[in-house]
Amino acid sequence: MPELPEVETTVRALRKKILGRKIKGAVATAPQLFHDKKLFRNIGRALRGDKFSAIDRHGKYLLFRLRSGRTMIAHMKLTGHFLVKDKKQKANDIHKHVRFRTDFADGGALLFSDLRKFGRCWLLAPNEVPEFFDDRKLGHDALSKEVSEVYLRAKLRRNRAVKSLLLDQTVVAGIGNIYADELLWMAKIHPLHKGLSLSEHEAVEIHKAMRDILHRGIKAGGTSIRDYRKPDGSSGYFQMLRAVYQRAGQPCPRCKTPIKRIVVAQRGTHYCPKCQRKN
DNA sequence: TCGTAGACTCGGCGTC
DNA sequence: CGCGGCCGAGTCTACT
Repeated sequence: MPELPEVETTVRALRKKILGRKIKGAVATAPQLFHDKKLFRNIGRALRGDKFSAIDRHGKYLLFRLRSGRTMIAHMKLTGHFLVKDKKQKANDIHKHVRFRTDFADGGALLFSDLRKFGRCWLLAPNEVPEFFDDRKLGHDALSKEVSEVYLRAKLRRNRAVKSLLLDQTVVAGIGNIYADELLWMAKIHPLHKGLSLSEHEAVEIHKAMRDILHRGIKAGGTSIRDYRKPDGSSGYFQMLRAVYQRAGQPCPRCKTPIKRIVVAQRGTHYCPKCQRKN
């Protein structure tokens, strides 16, 4: 289910568990996981003998740095998640939708489970990484220091619904449907408010709410509605803190007005019609 | 009025 | 039917 907090939670857990372990082999079972069909068949040979030396994140992308200098980039899309299995467990014991596994020489493994098979992986040479993100025009990470109040306001100055802008990964990278709704509720901004007509004060509120809600999501270990799990199999608990997402008809935590559901940018959108006034 | 960029809409992608 | 993500194709519209 990954948005920025779930990806960050995953990255932090994986750093503790898989860095420095020697890779014995790898197998992919969903051809669409790798765009490159040759790589799909040869991923075992490609990774054998290598080690993960660092794990980074940009928006919703994970970057697995390899000692060989290459980078394996992964995107979990809607239902993907990484799990680390120890040598005693069988893969099927911890998940039945494993599409890709990297086996370590010590008997453990890194598993990528993805019910809907929307996830994607790329294995890139060092010089290919910058162009990978340039091609996608990916914006700065939502929590990076580059995304200041002034910068965010400038990026939101367009004639589009602010929610649609927040979901646009070229504006700022990492925000998805849950955290967009939650941060707009926190900032008291209507999801259909045009970016162009945001006041300076409103832009500052959005910036503050964005950082606050993403940090809270990380602190909670992510949101575990449906099938998102942390790499140890446990659940995050941000769903306990949700104010509006998928709470249509339930009372707004601030004013008790029933939460409304509309569709913005083809995505279910939840807001308080009293707290979040339209322009 | 024309051309263009940007915005919007829809369908698709596997699965439960 | 819905869904946390995102892409491509096609269409519309607003501006210069």
